[in-house]
Amino acid sequence: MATDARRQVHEAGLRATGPRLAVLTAVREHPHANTESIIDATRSVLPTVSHQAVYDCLRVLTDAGLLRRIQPSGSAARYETRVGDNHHHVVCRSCGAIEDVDCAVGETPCLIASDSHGYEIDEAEVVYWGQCASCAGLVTQ
Amino acid sequence: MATDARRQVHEAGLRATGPRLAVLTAVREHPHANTESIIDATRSVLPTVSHQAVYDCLRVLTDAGLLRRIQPSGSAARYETRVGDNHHHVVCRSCGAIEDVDCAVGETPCLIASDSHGYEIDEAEVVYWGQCASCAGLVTQ
DNA sequence: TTCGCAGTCTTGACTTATTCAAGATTATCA
DNA sequence: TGATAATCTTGAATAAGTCAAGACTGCGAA
Repeated sequence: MATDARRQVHEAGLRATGPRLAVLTAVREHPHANTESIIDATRSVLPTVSHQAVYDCLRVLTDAGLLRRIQPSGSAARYETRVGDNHHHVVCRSCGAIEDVDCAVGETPCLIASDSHGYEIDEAEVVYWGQCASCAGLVTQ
Repeated sequence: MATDARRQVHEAGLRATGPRLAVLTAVREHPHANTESIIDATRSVLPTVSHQAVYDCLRVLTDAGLLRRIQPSGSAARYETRVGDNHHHVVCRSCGAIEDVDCAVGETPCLIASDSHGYEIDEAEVVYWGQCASCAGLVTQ
C-alpha cells in the first residue's frame, strides 16, 4: 500500500517522493526484478519518471536498508524488499529465475569462514546454482 | 610454465594457440584479476593480441574447466586457475580485494538448501563480505 | 499557510564491460 | 605439406549503469 510505503520511507529518514514510493511498491510487487522491469513497473504508476530517478531511488532505498540488491554472476542487478533476515537465493542457470531460500544453518551470520585472511566479515552471501523445475524438465526430455 | 599450459590446454581437447597459452599463464600469475588486467598481462607477452581474443579465450578456458569465473556484485568478471575444489572468496567492500577461503563445512557440496523449490542444485557459491585488514585499519583510525 | 532551500528529479551525454559479425589467419591431422 | 575447421583481428554495436547541470518539490520553519 502506498501509505505503508510512505511510512517506511519516512521512518528511514528519507523524503517521501513520488518516484521513491512508486519504486518501493514496484519492487515489493515484483521481487527479484531487474532494473529494467522496475522502471517499467514504476512507469505504469508514474509514466514520466526518468530511468535516472529509478536508479537513484534504488540506490537510496538500498542504502537505507529498505531494499536489498542481489546480483548473481552474469545477471544485471535485481532487488527485493525482504531485508534484515539471513535468506539466500537459488538461481536457475538456464532461465535466470531466482527463488528465496532460508538460511540452511541458522541465524546471521550463518557461516564462518575457515580463514578470514584478517578481513572483518559482516555478511556471508550464498547463491545456489542449478536448474529450475521447468528448465530441468525440458533438458531431460 | 608455457609447456605446462600447453599440455593442460591440449588435455582439455582444445587447440593450443598463442593467445590461449598467454591468457592461461596470465591468469595463473594474477589470480582474481579482472579482464582488463588480464588483457594487459597477456599483451606483455603477446603485444598484438586483441581484446576480443582474450574474451574468447577466457570463455573457452572457463567452459573447459581450466579457469573459474567469479563475479561479486558490483565488480567486473574475475578469473582464477584454482578449479575443481570447493573454495570460496572473501571480498573487501572498500577496495574490492579478493582472497580465497577454504570451504567452512567440508566437501562439495558444502551446503544444502533448506528448500530447493524443485531446483536441481549443482553448486553452492559463498561470498564473504567485509573489509580487508588495511581498509579496516584506515577506517578505524 | 506559505516560503525557502536542500534534496531530488529530468535531460541528455558518457563510460565501462561485454558481445556480434565478417573476413583473415593458423594449429592440427591426414 | 596442405586442407580445413577453429580461432583471431578488426571494427562496430549493445546493455547496464554513471555523470553533470539545471529545474522542480517535499517538508520544516516563520
